[in-house]
Amino acid sequence: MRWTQTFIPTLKEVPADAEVPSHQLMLRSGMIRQLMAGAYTFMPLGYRVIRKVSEIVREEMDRAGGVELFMPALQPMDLFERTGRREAFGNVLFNFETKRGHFALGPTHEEVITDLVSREIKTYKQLPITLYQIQTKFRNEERPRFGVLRTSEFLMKDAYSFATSLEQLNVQYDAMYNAYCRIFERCGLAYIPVEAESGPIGGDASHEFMAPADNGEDFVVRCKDCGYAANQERADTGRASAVPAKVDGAAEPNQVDTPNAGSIDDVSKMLKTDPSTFIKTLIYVADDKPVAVLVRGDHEANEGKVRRALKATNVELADEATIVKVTGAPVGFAGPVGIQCPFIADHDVAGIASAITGANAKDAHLIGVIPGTHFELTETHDLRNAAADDPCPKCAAKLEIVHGIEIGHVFKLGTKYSESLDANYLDREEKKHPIIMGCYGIGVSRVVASIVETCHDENGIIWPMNVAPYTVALIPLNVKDEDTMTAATKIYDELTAAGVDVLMDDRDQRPGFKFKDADLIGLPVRVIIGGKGLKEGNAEIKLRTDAEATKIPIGDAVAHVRGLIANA
RNA sequence: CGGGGCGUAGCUCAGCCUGGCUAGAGCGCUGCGUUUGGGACGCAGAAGUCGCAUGUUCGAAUCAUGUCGCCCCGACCA
Repeated sequence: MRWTQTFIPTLKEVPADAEVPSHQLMLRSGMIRQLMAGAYTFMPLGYRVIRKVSEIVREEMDRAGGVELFMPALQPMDLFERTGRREAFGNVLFNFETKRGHFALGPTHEEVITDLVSREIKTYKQLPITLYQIQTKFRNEERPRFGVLRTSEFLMKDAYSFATSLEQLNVQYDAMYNAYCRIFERCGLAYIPVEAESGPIGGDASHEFMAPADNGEDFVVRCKDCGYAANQERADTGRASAVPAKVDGAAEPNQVDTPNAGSIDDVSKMLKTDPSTFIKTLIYVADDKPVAVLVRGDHEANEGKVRRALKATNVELADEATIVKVTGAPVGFAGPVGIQCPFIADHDVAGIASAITGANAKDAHLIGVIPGTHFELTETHDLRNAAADDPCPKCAAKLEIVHGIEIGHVFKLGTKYSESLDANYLDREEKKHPIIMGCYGIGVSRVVASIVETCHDENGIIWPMNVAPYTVALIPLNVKDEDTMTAATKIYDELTAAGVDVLMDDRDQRPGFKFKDADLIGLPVRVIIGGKGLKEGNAEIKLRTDAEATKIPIGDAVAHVRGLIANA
């Protein structure tokens, strides 16, 4: 492609609306333009990357036994009613009514594919099967952000597996998991597979693939020693239960006035103490019964862990009325001493020798509360989010926390959708069973943004070879010089004939201008033709990551470039 | 949906606090000429309902109220 024949509007200055690197660079390099919040046009350069990533995804899905199809984005609302996801999605689901009925724009396709399978799959002989598509998804994000990393409309590869047994499902799941690893590797994207909040089947039923990035919205907990990695929501800690001995003859706690200081922050400032000496008392409602959850003041309670510790099916933070009823005080002054409901405590609560807690009275806290002495403590649980330096649950080395962008998710669904949508098969004995499903997603547009987010320097993008919009930037220094253009065009034609994607910058601009743009759009190989080099009979060739170009005789330039590509 | 910020030329921004000439700069764009190894230079030019509405005022880009849009933090995110 010749630059003057395509449409790559680069920007010299950073647009004011863009904050994160991928957003800035994708705008500046002319890859994307915004239509409105959360909706972007992929410009020719950006769309080429989308296509390259999509093609890698297709190849690996096919290799893993997937079969591609294409489903409607326009879906009947009725399907979401039947699976109960109309309510689960809530406002995230774009939906609208017309004379013909009530429709949704697909946020994902479990409903549509399960409905399809319920009609077409009848016997165990048709299973197992894995179907996938690459399609636009619609989610009415409350707050789209970070350019193309989080949008209301985005491109996703979604795959669904159907099986007759957990063994079959596990084979399909592993095939997808391995395919995902290959996809991200081929895309040149660093990734961490992490254990994610598990689904209805439990165990290792869900993994997320995270691209480590400073601007990632997710937190990954990982162990550098043994490789354990999990989403912070999910991560266990290797801490042990510790029950403190009762202290005989301990002084009673002192009640102190803390007017209008209902948060740990306020109180710790007022009393000039560290939040780690506080016991945070959160009132939850677990299966309709109030229960207090105690964690150290500088820790965050984890709802999933609370649910599991209580063996409850549903856990949520209590409303204000419940809190007043249980503590006798407004929100912010709860404490374990004298509270009118059961409570459970995190392991680290036991380690506080003398704690500050709410006094269960308005504008008052207790100091000098000794766990196990001033309130009963016979067992402790893992109830909080893992934090840096916690012991690894597998090997006890220190955990670290890194930010990540979720780029893929594999999930053992079980029979949730097949049951609600009647997707069954008949076994050998003609007995009917719900089909066992898995689902597997990759955010294709988010993968593209993640690559930019992680592969750039101060001058621009640094494309990995396999996903670069073009592989070679061919720069004739002076398009008005006949010798230069003759030599450049020859190389352009030969590379193109060899199947190499070349972008020739044939704009009538000064060299410096073109070099800046070449760095910005970040093609992996740069070939410069003209000037002193051409007089010596050389082309100057360098990788985007090289500091200096190598002089190669013009006649060997094409072979040299092909060698660079082959060895990448 | 709560909190904060910003809307002035295609882009980046100044002017607004303290209302007053014909609304500015740099970059970009058009034409001509010179130039050609890291975002050139000269000359000439085009381009703005100052987001929108209402109000205050003799007079509003500037003050007030409302509204829309965008960005950031938080809540939310099968």
